Amino acid sequence: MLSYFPNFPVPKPMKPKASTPLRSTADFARHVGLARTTVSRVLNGQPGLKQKTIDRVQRALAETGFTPNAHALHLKGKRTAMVGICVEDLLTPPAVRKLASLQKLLRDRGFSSLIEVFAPGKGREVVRHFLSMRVEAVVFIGHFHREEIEARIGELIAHGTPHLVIDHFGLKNAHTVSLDRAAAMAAVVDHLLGLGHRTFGLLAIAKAPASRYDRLTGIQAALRAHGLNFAGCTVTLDPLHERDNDFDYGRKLAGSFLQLAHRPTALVALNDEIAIGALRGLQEAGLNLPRDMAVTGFNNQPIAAMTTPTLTTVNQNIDTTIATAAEILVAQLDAPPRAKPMVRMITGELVVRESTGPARTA
Amino acid sequence: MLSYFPNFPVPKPMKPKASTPLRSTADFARHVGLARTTVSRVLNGQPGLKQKTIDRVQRALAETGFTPNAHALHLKGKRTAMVGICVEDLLTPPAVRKLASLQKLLRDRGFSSLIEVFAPGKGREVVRHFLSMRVEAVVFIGHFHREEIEARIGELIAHGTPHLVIDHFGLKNAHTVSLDRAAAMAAVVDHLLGLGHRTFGLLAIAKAPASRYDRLTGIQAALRAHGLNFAGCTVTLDPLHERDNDFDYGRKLAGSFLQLAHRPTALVALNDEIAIGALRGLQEAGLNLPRDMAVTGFNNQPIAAMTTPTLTTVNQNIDTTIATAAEILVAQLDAPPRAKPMVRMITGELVVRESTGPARTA
DNA sequence: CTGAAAGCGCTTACAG
DNA sequence: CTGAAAGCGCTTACAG
Repeated sequence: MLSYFPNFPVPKPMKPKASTPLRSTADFARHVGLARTTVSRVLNGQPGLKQKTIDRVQRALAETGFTPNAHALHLKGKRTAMVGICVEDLLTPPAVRKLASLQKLLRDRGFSSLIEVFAPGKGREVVRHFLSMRVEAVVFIGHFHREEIEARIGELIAHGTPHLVIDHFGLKNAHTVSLDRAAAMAAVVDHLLGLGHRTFGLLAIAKAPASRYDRLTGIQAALRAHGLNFAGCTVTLDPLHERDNDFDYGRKLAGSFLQLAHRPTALVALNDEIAIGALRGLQEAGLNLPRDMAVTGFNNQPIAAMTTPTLTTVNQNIDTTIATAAEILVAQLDAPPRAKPMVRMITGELVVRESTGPARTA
Repeated sequence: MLSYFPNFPVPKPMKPKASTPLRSTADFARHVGLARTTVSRVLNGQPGLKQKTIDRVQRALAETGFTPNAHALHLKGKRTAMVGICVEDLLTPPAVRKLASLQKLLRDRGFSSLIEVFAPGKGREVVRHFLSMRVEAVVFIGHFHREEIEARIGELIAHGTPHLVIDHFGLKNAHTVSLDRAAAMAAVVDHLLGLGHRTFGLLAIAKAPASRYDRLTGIQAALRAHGLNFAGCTVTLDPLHERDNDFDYGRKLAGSFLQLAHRPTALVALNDEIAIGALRGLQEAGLNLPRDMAVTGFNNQPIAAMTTPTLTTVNQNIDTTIATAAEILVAQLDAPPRAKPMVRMITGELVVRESTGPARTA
C-alpha cells in the first residue's frame, strides 16, 4: 500500500529474504550458465533457440522455482492482465455468486482479479490502489453510495481505464449490467394478483435506496395495470425493527404484520432471507401457509427449494449477467472509449413454489 | 499473466492509453512545475519541505488523479503489501466467510489481497503467479489435493515466503489453523448419546477425504467412550447418490435411510445444507421431527435457526480462526523462518436446537 | 528547492 | 548464442 494514501499505515521497507538465492533473471542466468538475454528469450518463447538450450532453462526453472518479477515485466510495458473488482460485501450470497462467476470467467481469459470490498468512504483509496496497480479494468458489484461511485467512475473514465457496474442501475455515464428488478417485481405481483391477492405487505422494499426504487416501480406498474392504487393496497412496517435484511428481520416483520387490524394476504420480500424469516415468524404464530398468507422471496437461493413450504421467488439468471458483463468489458478493452455508456438489462425469472396460493377470502 | 506459464494465453503488449496525459512522476512534476525529486519527497512524506509546496502537489494530485506506478515502487524495493489467498471455491459459505473475514483483517493492516481459486491441477500456476507478484505471504483456505498443496508449500518455504493453511489439517511442514473437527463431532455424538440415541446414520462423513477423517475420529472416540462399537452402530448410504454436499444430496440420503429395515434414530450430517435437506426429506415422508428422528448439521449458518425444526449444529468460531491466522502470519513476517510448523486448533461449539430430541424407544 | 545520476529487474534491438 | 546498452517509472543519495 502506498504511504501517501492517508489512511494506510506507513510501509516499512521490504527486508531481503535471507533464503532466496535467485532474485533476478541475472542471478538465474548465471545459475544456468547462460546470458540474461538468452534466458529472457526462452522465458518469452521467442524463436531461433536450440531445443537443448530451451530444455536447459526449463529444467532449471522447475528445479529452482525461480519466478521473474512481474513488476519489472509490467514496467517494461507488458500488460498487467489484472482486473480490479470492487464488491459491496462478501456476505451477500448473490453478490458472492456474481463475484465467483466473474472471477472464473476472467481467469479463463488470462486475467487475475484484485478483489476489494468497497466500504463506504473507502472507494477513493480502493480505486486509486487499482489504478496504481495499472489494472486493465475495474468492475463494481453491488449497490454503493451514489455520489461516491459516480465520482470513481468519473476518475476511471478520465484515466482511460474501462469500467463496469453490475447491479447498481441508473448511474450517470456508467457502463452497467443489471437485473430488471422492476419487471421481476411486476411478475411477482402479477402472479399474486392472479391468485386473487389485493393487499400486500412490502418487506424491506418501500424505503430502499434510490437505486433500488425500480422494484417499487415494478410493483406500482403491476398494480396500476390491474386498476389498483399503490397506496391503497400496500403496507410497509419496515421502520418497526432495526433493518438488517436478514432472516431475523423478516421474522420480526412478519410478527408485526400479524398485529395489524387489517392484514394483507400476501407478503412480498426484498430477498429470500427476509422471506424465509417471515415464513418462520408466521408459522410460529400458528398460521397455515400458504393458506393463511402468501410469501415471496427474491434471488432463488438453493435454500428456497428446501423450506416448508418451498419459496416462490425470482431467479436472477446470474450466468447471463456475467456473460453480458464480459461482453461489455471486452468491448471496452478492444475499442477506443465510446461516448454512450452501455446499459444492459437482464431478465429475471419468476419461480413459483408452494409459498404462494390463492388468497384467502376473508 | 506471464506467458511462460504454459496454460495461460499469450499476452499482447499493452496499448498506450490515448486519453491519459500523466503517466509518470516526470510528467506529473512537469505539470506541477516542480522537480521530480521534490514531487517524490512530497509523495513519500519526507521532511524539509515548505507547506506551500506540499499543498501545491496535493492539490495537483487531487485534480489530475495521478497515481504513481505501484510496479515501479515495488521494483525500487518498497514492500508490495500484498497477500495471496488461495481459496478452495467461492461457493461454500463457511469458506467465503473466512475469506471475507481474513480479507478485512488484512485490509485493516494495510495489506491488499490477491484472491485466486485453487482449482485442482492449477495450484502451481496460482502460486507462481503470487510469487511473481512478490506477495508477502500466501494463505490457503479449504481442503485441497494433499500432494499438490504440500508441493506448493514446499516451494513457498524454499522461497522464504510465509504461508498459512486454514482448515486443511495434517499437512507436512505446514503452518496450520483449523477447527478441531474431531472434538466437535465428539460433542455432537455425545449430545445424541445423552438423548438415548444408539444408532447413527452418517451423511457424507464416512468416506470423506483423508484430511476430513478427523470427524470420524471424533465420532469413534465418543462411541468408544460409551462402550459402543463404531461399525455396529453407524450406517452410511453415501454412495447411493451422486455426492454434492448440498441440500438435495441430504434430501435424497434421508429418503434412502427411510428404506432401511432398521433405521438409525439419528442422522449426523457433514454440513448444514445436507442436514436441512434431510429435514425436508424426512418431513416429506411424513415424519414428525425430532420425535421420529434426530438430525444434526455442521457450521451453524444463519439458516440453521430458521428451519422447522431449528437445527442442532456446530459453530465454527470463525472469528477466532481468523484472529489466530493473523497471529501466525504476523509471527512469520516479523521473525526469521522457523523449523517447527505452527499448528493451532480452534474449538467449535455445539449449538443445541430443536432438531435433536430424545431417541424414540422402538 | 533543483538536477543529474545510479539502480531496482526486466525486455528489446544491435553488433558480435 | 553472447554482451553491452537503453529504457520502463520510480527512489535516494549527492552536489548545487
